[in-house]
Amino acid sequence: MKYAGVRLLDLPSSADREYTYTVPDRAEEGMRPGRFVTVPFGRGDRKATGICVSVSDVPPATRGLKPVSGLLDERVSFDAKRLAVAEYLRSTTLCPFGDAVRAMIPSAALGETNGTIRICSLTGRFSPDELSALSSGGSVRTEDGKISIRSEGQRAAVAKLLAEGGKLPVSRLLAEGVTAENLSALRKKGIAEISDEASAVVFGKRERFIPEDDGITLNEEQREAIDRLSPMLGSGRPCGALLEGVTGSGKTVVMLRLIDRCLAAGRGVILLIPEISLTPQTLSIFCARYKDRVAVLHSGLSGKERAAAYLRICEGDADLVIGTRSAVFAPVADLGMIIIDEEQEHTYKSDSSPRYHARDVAGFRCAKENAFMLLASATPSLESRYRAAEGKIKLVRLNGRYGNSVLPRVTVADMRLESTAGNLTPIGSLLAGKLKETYSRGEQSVLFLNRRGYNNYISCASCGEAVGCPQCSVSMTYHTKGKRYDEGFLVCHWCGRRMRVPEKCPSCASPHLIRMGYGTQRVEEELEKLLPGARIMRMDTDSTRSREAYSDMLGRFRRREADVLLGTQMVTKGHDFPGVTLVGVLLADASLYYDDYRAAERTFALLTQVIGRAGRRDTPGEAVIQTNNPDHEIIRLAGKQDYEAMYAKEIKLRHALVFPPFCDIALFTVSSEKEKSAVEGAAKLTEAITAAAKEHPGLPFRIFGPFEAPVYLVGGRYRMRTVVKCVLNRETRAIFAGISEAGNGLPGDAQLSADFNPASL
DNA sequence: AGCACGCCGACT
DNA sequence: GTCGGCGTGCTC
Repeated sequence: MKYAGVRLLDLPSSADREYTYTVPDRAEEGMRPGRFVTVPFGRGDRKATGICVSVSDVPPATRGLKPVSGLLDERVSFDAKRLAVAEYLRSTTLCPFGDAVRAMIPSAALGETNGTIRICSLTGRFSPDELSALSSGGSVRTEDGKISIRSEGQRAAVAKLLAEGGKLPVSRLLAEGVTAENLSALRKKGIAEISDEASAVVFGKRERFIPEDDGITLNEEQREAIDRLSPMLGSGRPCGALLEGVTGSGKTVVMLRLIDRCLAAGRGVILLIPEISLTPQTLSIFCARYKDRVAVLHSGLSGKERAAAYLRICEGDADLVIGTRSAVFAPVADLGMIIIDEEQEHTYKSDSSPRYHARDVAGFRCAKENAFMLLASATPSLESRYRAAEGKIKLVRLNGRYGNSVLPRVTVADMRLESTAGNLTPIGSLLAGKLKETYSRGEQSVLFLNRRGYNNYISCASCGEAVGCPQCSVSMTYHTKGKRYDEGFLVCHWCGRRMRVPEKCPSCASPHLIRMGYGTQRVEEELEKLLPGARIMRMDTDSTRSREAYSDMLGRFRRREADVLLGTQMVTKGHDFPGVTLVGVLLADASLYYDDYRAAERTFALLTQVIGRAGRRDTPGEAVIQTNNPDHEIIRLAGKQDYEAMYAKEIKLRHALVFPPFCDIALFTVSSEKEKSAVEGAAKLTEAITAAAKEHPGLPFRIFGPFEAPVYLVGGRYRMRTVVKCVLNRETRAIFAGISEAGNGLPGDAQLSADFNPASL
């Protein structure tokens, strides 16, 4: 008789250990570490999915073992390296083993979701209140008129979806008497969406890649970069490099050549990009060159599509994987290189369990597989740039702009001179003038404002309080509906809650509520006044709900179907708009005063990126940075696009104040619906950490807190934090693991979560 | 996390 | 007298 050690996929850390099962004869041949299995678990012997981690002939001491009930698709089994990655994730993020495995494989690839089950879900376009009104015969006003539901089947579907948290398998709705016609009607009205069937996948045989001439002539700098990087690629040893180069310096070409070489040598490549929807152009370049050997992995795929792409990689049919964060786990067989583009982007850090950073995972995988890790960016993270300075990874720079284009001419506009008391002007006179000129010349402009909505918040003239979200401790933002400025509503950007503007101040009952500040909606209105007749395109999460809407807008702007593109962060990412000669930044200092040690670095990166949008070809571009703080050095340096000076200044500061990369940060959060439990739990936790620090006087620990999280209340839960500056290694992680385990005994319903080197503080 | 067992209140 | 609330404790 054989025995299998199994880790289950859906267990909380309190039950997360290896369970031993007997292996029935029919399963003996297929059982090996890395094989996915189904097993009976718990009193009710409910069916659970797990992964075998060990096989043995020796009967364990435990009696009453249950038998493994089934083996899952052999093609998706983990090899030893992938099991090691799962263990790496578990031990470095303190997540349950099963969470680590789940992050590495699409659940549809385990055959867990029946291929015929499609999911119907609410779109989020309407608030729960509006939806329940609709389902009980009422009507709701939208941008394009009034909508209501007459059919009983449609109403039943909305009511069921509401009751079940917004998502249901289509089959359940059909079983309840809702017809397919009902659902497609709801889709048309924008109330529900139905996940799509996957397109068929044809498996082919992979042949060695023979690079074709793409007709691109490299400049000397690019040739030299490739000459310095390629030896690392073929070295057969783990190694890494940082490719630093401003927008338009030709990083993509260098990447293409390195990918050519890696594929030609018969080894696979993973290319990580920050957010797939943000770079449709980049994507098309790669798909055109590498065609059907490319697998694209991103959040917009349906379960089936994701599983199909995953299987193509498992079977070696695709050997170039392009994708967002989780693509770092792609099962590429002989991995030769992982490229992380825009490596400083915080989207590479996962914000739910397991809280890993794709860059760290890439480092681990490259070390295991003797592969080459290439980090690329115009504005590298201080951490990576410091590693290069220390010589741990190689630094390669591209300085020149591609072709003949030059950096834009940058002017910093002092907004303090523009705004008379209380009367904020979103667009100052200098920028207004340049916008008019640009428009009259028939050229395009991009405006960046990192704030959506119409007015920033609603404030009471009597007591000064801003109207806040009842579930979260932040003020709510005023959004308009269509073109009706006075018919807006309040939105919480943290939990999504929508509500009508109250008649009276919630805290003092005064009726004098004033709209303050401005966001993209308000600026859109200003622009219409400033440039009568101009075609203005607003791009933010409110106007680009779907992926299609997003790439559609980008395409239209590129084709010059609009004169001004106004938007949030999304307008700053690497799109090439040849017609743009003017870039404006409103509120450049807005992100400078977050109480996060990375605020300066982030602001610099953001400004540099957006300035880079202007004048990429032979037309010289121009940028206007509006700020209330024109003397701030970060803004000055961003204007000069001087990354190295910013790095030198910031790294000195980090060193002096002891911040990463000179230490690691462990962030512990205790949350509870009851304020008392959160506060007491956090105190208890902090005590435990303090005691552990005393027990290990040799390890550097600096403990801060507990204090309230910057947004104390989110979704009805109070959140207390403790921050520990330390050096993360096997020993300190083990200490934290012990504390987390003890953290299961926190008072009431308090929950403890740990985040190592969080994306923001 | 599920799921069963268990020990107290409002219904046919 | 039963149905059912969710507290507590375990899962090979």
